[in-house]
Amino acid sequence: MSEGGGTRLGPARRQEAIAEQILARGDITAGQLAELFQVSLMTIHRDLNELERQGLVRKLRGGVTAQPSGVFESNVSFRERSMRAEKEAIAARAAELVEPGMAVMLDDSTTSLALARRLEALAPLTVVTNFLTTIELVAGMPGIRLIALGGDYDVLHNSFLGVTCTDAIAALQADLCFVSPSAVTGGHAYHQEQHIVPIKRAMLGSATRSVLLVDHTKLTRTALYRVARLQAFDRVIVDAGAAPEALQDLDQLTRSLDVAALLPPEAS
Amino acid sequence: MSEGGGTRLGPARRQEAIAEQILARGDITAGQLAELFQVSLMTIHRDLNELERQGLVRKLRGGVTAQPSGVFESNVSFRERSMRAEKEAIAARAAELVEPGMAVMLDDSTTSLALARRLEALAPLTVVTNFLTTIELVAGMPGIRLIALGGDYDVLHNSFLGVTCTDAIAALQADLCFVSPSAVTGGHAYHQEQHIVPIKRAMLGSATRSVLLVDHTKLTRTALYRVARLQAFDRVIVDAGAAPEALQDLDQLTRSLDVAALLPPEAS
DNA sequence: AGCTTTTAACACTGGACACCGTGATCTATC
DNA sequence: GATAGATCACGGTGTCCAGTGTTAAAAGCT
Repeated sequence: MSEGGGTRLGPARRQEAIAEQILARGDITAGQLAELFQVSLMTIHRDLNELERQGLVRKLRGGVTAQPSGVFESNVSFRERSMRAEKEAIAARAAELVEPGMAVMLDDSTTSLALARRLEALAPLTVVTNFLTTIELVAGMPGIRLIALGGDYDVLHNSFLGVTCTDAIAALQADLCFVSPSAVTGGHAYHQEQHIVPIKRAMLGSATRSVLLVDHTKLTRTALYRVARLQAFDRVIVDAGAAPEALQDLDQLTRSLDVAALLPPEAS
Repeated sequence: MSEGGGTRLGPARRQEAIAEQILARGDITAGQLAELFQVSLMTIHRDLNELERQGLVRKLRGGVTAQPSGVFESNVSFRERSMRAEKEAIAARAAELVEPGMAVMLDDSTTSLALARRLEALAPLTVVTNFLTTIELVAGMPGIRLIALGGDYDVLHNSFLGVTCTDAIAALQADLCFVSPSAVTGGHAYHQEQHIVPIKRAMLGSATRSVLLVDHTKLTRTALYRVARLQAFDRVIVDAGAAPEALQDLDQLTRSLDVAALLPPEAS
């Protein structure tokens, strides 16, 4: 991947490319990067500060080095950007299950957020969620009744957790809930963080029908804590990027599998 | 208040002015408003849609009418602009009661919001509230643990209400709660909206000590629903703008009255 | 000290987005 | 069905801010 003389990138893409360079070469100097991307030294330094803040690289006088492996792959914000098309595809398919008048429950995942953006068109609707980002979004939607799930605020996820939250969920009953795990393996859904698990389980238990939203990269990953069996969900939606054999395996283990085709690339 | 030929306002201020007009006249047509504010019909319609979304007015073919009384006063953006100095004075005094380590509960009043702004300096703290504005504010404060009270979202107050909320409150116990009514008369605190009352009562019941925050304009007003006796609060804080005889009366009826002097005007 | 690398401060700019108007189309009401 | 009112769709315009560069000061290294 040669960058020299290429078109000028936005900051996000450039930082991604910088990270790749560092990952590939091990280390590099700020001056070399400035030359490579045709931007000023100052801009490179700002990019590196951002990457360091995200925990991806280490800055030291005279250059930067890569962090020990694995950190890059697990980084959230990068994954979020690259899986956008998949999430939109899944969200579009999920939206088809929602009918006006329903009460739907959404967890604190970015996939659910993508779904939330599409709900305004399906009003009247009741939306229940513990995700502050979704709450702020839906609060501005006319025709949508919003029930927020309170609880202990978690900065990392920007959502509300804990007993207060599970209690609130238990006191409700939604028609449909959408949950997204961080990994799916061997007939089970997993999540890497312990305190998220009870929330998703409670949602599962407080909805008449439940849907699991999974992008295909999660099929090849693992996470520590088991959330539930796939059979516990009435439906599983996965995007079409998954390997055929993975889809076959998945189909065996789910009550109803739904493969969402990628949407035509947006005009954006 | 004459608007004709005045300077062109931003959309927020114009909408506020439109709301005032409607409140004052009872009803009016879109065409009249367009003439009054020197903007196109389309813009007026957009403004009215927004006001309707906020629940302030009702649109019907041929014009708009005001909602039943009291609603306008409840509107957040309206409340926020009034009595700024008084609220700051009260909030400053209230902040003196908060000590690091405490769990404090705040209701969905702009006075409580003013208090919330001062809490970052008192970290570590636990803040409990059902007010979305406060939630968003406190979520960004390092060192403050935030517990959000969920419930049915209310556009008018930008807060969460209903059984879900009162249940959540009942399951907690704070050291200190701050509540602000919309009127205080004859030894009782009142609020003009029925569905707010159970929330404030629940907060009162779930805190070891409770404080009522009142700006002096509320002493001369009345509202329909009784919240609680003033004796039920451990302390009442009022700003110094009240009439001396009103303060004397109040002193008779409260366990502990606190008169907050107005602060020197801020540089902002 | 003398050099290089990094940070700080300030001004500029281009693109995004909010805001508004115009004309066409849709929809209630009589 | 006629008409006034409301909405839709599109394009223009101004504002705001993220992103960037430049210059100067600060901080490390040898």
